[in-house]
Amino acid sequence: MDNRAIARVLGEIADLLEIRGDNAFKIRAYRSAAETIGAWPDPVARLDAKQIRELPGIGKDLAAKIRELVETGGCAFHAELLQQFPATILDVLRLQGVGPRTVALLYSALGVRSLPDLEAAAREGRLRTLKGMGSKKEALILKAIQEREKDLGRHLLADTTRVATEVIDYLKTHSPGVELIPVGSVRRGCETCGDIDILAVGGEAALMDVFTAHPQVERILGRGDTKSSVLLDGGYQVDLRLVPAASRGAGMQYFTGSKAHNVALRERAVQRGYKLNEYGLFRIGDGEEVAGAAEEGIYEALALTWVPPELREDRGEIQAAERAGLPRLIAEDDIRGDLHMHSTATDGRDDIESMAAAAHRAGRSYIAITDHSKALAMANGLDEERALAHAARVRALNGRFPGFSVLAGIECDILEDGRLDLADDCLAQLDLVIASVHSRFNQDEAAMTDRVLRALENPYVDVLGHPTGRLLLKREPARVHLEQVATAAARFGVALEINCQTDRLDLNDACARLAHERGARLVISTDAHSVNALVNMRWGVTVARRAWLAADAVLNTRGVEDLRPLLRRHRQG
DNA sequence: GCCGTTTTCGGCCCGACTGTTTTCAGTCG
Repeated sequence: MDNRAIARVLGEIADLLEIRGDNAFKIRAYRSAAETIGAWPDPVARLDAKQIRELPGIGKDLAAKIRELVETGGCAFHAELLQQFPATILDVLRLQGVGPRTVALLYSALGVRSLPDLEAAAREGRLRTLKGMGSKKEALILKAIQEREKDLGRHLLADTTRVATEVIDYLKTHSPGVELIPVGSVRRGCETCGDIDILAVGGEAALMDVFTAHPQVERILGRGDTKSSVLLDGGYQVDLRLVPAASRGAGMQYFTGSKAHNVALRERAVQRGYKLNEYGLFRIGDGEEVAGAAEEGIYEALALTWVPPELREDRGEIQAAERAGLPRLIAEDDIRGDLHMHSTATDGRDDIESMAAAAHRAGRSYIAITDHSKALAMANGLDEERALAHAARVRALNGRFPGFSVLAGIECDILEDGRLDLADDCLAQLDLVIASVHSRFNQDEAAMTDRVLRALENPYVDVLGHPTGRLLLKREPARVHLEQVATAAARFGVALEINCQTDRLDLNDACARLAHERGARLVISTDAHSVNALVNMRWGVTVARRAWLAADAVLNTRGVEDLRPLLRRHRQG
């Protein structure tokens, strides 16, 4: 049983206890243990009970349950809770705006056991008969169900990439010698993916037996000699396709997509007297193969430079490739520093020294510690006095690691009216200020845009953090007029953030590209709340690549001495 | 549930918003 599976069971116990109305702190203990284990870098299954107890927030009882999970694959307490409530009720709990009290009420009063039950009850107007519910709440729940359906089956890029890697590793173990390549939306780096496409080059049809026998297969959707599809635990659909070695490049090109890019490319092939499919590029007439073994050869034969997968969306990349005008895209190696992270001073899990040491080990040459400001009370946000005392401790880390600098910053809340949460004379004494919206996401576009623009006017704001506030598969972006914001940011010299949290990726690719075109500078920041989250830099870089950005469009590709004069607070005039 | 102790119980981040009420419960972050 891997860490993620253990974490899922502990999380479900927490959810079920919450529906049952159990002690809130007990629930928190389960949830915190789930988070700890879900993020733990080494397999907890290898630890004995005593070692498990040394993990933070895990004591005698939880350690015993974890051992039970590892040894038996199940947990009696979890099973007992599932006797009281059906597992499908957890889907209801995960709806936006529906919490444990509502779930308990729906279950006891209306016998709602699943999402379909709830939808039927809402459509029949039965919800409004319950205490504390009215027609608005009923409509809200129906909307939440619809929004959920829209996202059903989609997963975050970080999750699909992990599953794709796991499946590929499994196939390699059982069929060494076959080349396996992730293609489709995973290869293009799309922020969410509906399925996982894997290309097997030069394998035998027997590989499909190995594939469909994967231990986590929940259902086989299709089984053929060159194409099979399965549904894995957790709702991941995986497609495996076989092509002969001679068609390696054509297969990669065809299955990477996107559909729109491929349509445009095939049209171009036809115009030039060729036919393009997953087996190769062929001359119309004599059918002779012109290219197919390598992707580069196909693009070259069509008089194009090779197009990086992240750009294959038919958003102008073919025209640019025709004139050899594609940008040299930023890569993770270009990143020198990380300008957004939290510590135990507010809602981070690791202290400032651990964060600095880990970033140094990861090869960064500088970081900024940017804890929350006081408006975020639930995160123990800093007031002016604490912010400055914290800054002094942060700065004291300079000199501790060779060739490594630590900036003292803050992630300051943008209040409802656009004022900042901390006084100017405090912000002036810091090295870097990120301004972010964390509340009142539902303002209309005029109010939200004015709010952000007003914040940008503050002379001490260097970066606008997660500019739209969206949460992938969960919360729509705030209604902010991004073009106006980008234009103002360019004028004031404020950088816009590409936030690397796997469920944020905010700005997204299209917005980051627009911001760059409007002259705004960008930063790519992890917003790490723990040492483990520092690796998320790669996802932000993927977004930047999909936004057509070269390294020089991103401030934190510069060394710290070159960065400082580019921060808004140090700009002349 | 965990944790830490002035060692075995008592504390464990809480404010804002929404929809429902007419003083509050539930949800979210």
